[in-house]
Amino acid sequence: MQSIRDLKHNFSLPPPPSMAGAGDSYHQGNIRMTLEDPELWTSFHEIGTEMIITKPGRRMFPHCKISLFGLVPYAKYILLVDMVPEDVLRYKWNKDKWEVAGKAEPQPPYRTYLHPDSPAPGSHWMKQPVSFLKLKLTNNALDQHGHIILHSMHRYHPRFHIVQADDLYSVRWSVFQTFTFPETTFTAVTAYQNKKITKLKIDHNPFAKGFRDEGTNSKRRANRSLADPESLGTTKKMNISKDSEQGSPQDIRQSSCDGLDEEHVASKEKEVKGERYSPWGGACDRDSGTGHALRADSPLSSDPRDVYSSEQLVPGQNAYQPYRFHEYGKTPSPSSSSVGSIGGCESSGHSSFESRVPDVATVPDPDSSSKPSAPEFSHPACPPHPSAGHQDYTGVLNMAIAQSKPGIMGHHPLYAPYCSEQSLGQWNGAASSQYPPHPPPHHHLPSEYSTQAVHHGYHHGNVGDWSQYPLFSYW
DNA sequence: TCCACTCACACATTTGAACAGT
DNA sequence: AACTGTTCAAATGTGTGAGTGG
Repeated sequence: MQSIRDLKHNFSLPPPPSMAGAGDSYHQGNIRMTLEDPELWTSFHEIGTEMIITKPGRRMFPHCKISLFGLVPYAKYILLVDMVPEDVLRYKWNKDKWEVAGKAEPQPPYRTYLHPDSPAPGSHWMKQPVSFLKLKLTNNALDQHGHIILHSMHRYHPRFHIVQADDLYSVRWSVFQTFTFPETTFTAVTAYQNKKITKLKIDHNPFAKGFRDEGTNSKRRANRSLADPESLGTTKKMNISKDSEQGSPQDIRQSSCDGLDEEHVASKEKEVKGERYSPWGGACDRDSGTGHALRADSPLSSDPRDVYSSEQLVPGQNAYQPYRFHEYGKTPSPSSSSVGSIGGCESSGHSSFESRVPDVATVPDPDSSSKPSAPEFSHPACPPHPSAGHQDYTGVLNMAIAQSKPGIMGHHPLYAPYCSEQSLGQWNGAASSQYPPHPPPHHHLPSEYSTQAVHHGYHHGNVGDWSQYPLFSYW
């Protein structure tokens, strides 16, 4: 791992600030992001990270945890994460290695996870590492908990988006920056394939501690065989119910503190590539209390990871077309702070983007009865591949705010999350020219990765390469 | 037959309510 | 009444491997 200082040599930062005022595009360009626990991620990556996805949703391990630098302390930012297909392939585990099993399945409903602290001032994000502990992955396309939906046996990598915006509705008119970390690439699986990964997880994940002691499992098996089928069914229902409730009060408490650790200062920076496409997709329901997931639908045909690099002014008003979000129009005008503060951004005028109606939906939030519910709104997403502008991309950004901060969602109507947006066109948020289809994960030995990194233009390190991307640049 | 997937399980950890003390 | 600290039950998250179904 490289130290921050070391990285400065091969990491080109934007021109130094010229004492520009808060919120100007200049500051945007100074944002830096580093991945926490890089060693852990790397150790997984070298083996071929696998992330379990289950119907009720499963947390990631290692967790997504990042540190931010260069934010305007008093400007508000929103932090989001989404999962981008690594390629257009489906894999299978065969004889201790991953092999291509065919073409990828159509993209599931696209969702983005909104950090529960959002929006928060830059000082808040910078004072400690930001953890996405509550982010959950699911393979249930009908999931109503706002978890990020993925296909099993497919490869993904998380993208982190930092958006300067006073509230969730200003996001559309804000410039955002996207960061990805090569070592966070993983294969979504419903059951672990690589035993090395299993071992690593058990060794590092506190919740898996119970499995460190060999021999305990046989006992469970025996017990299970005695289980009454009926009672089993009942239990399951309970579990599902629980899952839907998880998250709340504690989530709030934890959200701000997740990731706060002393190693923060010493965290190594890792280079990442800045991606050049808009992440926006769908709406999200809240994540069991802590997170807010954005869900978007993406064009099936879009190729993951197409990029464009210019900072753009986010277009605006049409995004507010009332569709199902009846009162959405009552929200503050798009001309609010965000837009103005990000002046200087020029629209790169990419393909026309059919604006989707914002959808707001609420995911039942059992534990936050007194809190603002979790609205889920959707809005146009950017096509993964700008250069493929001939295509009309439509997308939905469904954002569910579980325990949104006061003032964020308080005045918005809520309704059930999964409705028609499911059928809306989706974009997979990652079209890609930047990354050609990868060989199976396990072929990603460090050396190969380096090659790839060079080839695709991002450095292998711990510092997020920066780039500025407008939200919904294709409108 | 293969294999992706589901499910309930036991255990460790985390959370939050209840209570006592100041 | 308000705050702080402690205790403990409940909730949560975890990988396992048998079972299921395509």
